[in-house]
Amino acid sequence: MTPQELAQQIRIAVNGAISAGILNLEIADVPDEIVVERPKNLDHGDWATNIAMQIGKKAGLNPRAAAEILQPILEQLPGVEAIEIAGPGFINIRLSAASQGELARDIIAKGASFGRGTQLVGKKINVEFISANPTGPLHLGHTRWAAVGDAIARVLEAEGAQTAREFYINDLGVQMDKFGASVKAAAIGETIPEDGYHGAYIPDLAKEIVSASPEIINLPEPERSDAFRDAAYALQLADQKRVLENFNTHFDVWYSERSLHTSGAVDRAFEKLKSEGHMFVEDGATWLRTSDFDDDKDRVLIKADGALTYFASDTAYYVDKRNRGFDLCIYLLGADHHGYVNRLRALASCAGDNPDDHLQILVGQMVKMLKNGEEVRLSKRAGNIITLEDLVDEVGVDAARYSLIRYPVDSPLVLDLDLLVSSTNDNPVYYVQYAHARIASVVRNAADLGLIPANTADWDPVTFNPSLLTDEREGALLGLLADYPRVVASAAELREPHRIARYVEEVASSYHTFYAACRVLPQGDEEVTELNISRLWLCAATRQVIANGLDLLGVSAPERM
RNA sequence: GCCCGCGUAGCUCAGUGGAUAGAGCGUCUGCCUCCGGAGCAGAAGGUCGAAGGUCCGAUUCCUUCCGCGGGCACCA
Repeated sequence: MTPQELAQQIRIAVNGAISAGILNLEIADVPDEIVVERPKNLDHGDWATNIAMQIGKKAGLNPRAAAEILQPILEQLPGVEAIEIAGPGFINIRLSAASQGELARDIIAKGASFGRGTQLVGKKINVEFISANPTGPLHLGHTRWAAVGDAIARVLEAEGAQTAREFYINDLGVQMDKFGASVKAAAIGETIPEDGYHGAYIPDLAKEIVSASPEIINLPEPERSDAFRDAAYALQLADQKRVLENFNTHFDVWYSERSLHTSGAVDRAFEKLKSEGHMFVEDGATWLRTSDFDDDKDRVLIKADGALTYFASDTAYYVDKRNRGFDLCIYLLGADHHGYVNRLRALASCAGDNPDDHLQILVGQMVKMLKNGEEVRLSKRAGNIITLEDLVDEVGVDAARYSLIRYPVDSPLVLDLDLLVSSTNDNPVYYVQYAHARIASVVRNAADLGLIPANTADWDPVTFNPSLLTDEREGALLGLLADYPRVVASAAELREPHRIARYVEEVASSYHTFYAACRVLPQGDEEVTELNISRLWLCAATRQVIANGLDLLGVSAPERM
């Protein structure tokens, strides 16, 4: 029995008590969501609900009295072994081993789909992240968004959403020109401009461009500068794509800022804004009256000299996303861009949307890196950046992704490179993966001994007897597994994939505890019992949940390590 | 000055109003002739930055203050 099923049963019981006049309440007074949670202390029971405390006041009862009214009704529920009232009015529920253990069968039947939900079915969601300038390698900060953004999309998909992962390429403007000028300078042996890019990759790019097309050197200006800029851009973008694919982060859409201008998207957006009545001209410039909607000041779209601002691109881009049919546009921004939040929301309003419905901006804090106990200062200009690729080379894709997803993005993250690199065993990802590999090994051994087929799809349900799983550690593990769908749902709702990581660590821990205490396979020439087989079902169910959880993080679940 | 985020064990961090505030690392003590010891069991370690407020109940929500980080362009 899952907590959702239990909550449903409780609702029926409460409504029944109201209809029967035992509780002096209206059906409408029952909360929309009945909370059924794992108590922190499992001595309290398998599940707990605070429903009595929620309805007590409205029913004119103290919470304990309300709980006492519900107790005999809940005790009659199928699969419920005991109901206890505790503390201020908690109702603690203990399930029978058989009822609780049924879950293992359910998990194995559902396989990879166990834990998936439906709260976002029919929703089309655009998840935009990283969106780095194509003027250099992706660095540590980008890496956090790469891991987290992809995991958010995975979690949304697990709840039924149709998503697009999107990378907005800032391929227009002075940064691109500076980048091109830097590469050109390196190619023709001039000093790179002070305000240019000074990373070691610049001369490499120059060399690659010149050797691919030597005649570029002899082009007249300004064609030569443009040619260097565009060639360097193409190489750098290709490099970013390659690195991200290696990082297990696949973008569905690479959206060029330039294309907004050539495709007419800007014009369409301006039409829209004009029709909504928020554009105006002043001092020779064209403005958007974002201050109508909580922005500090109005923003320029077209400068007095006729050039479009970056904000004009932002505006066109948002309107274009909505035109492409996305119900919700999620932006992942670094803390250094949090000043954009109000103006993005305001522009959504100017475009006639309610930003609370169609726009969500997640602001993530910075990543710091410690090396030898000292903070590594990151500067792309100085060229001492830690790149996404460096990190992956050092610790591998799984450990890198996991370490970055494990923490909520709204808190600053300090990664100790020495710890991550030198003693990778301390990384929790190995703890979780180890549990998975360990279970895989047990199941392999069981199959080798002829206890059970190698593939769980071939397991005969008759061989599973959940009523034998009476050890407290078995109960603890089963209860935790039952909680998985709820964890996925809340990770999706809150856009917080780190919850999956934390949960999966708990599962691994609970499994190791079970494993140390409960012998799964028969020893020596002991006879094979129903208990051996039933525990194998529990093992396989645990393996499935760990694999499903790791998959939502884009981390592999190895059969062997 | 204004705006956003953060402040929890020595360190790095969980904990979207509930019961005795948790985990990893580090320190200390036990546990492999048997399914993977990359593991398990246990000990020590806390004024949840401070003060008010709301609530049956606050680490969590609100206000003020202190500390840290980031941001406030007709730049991109």
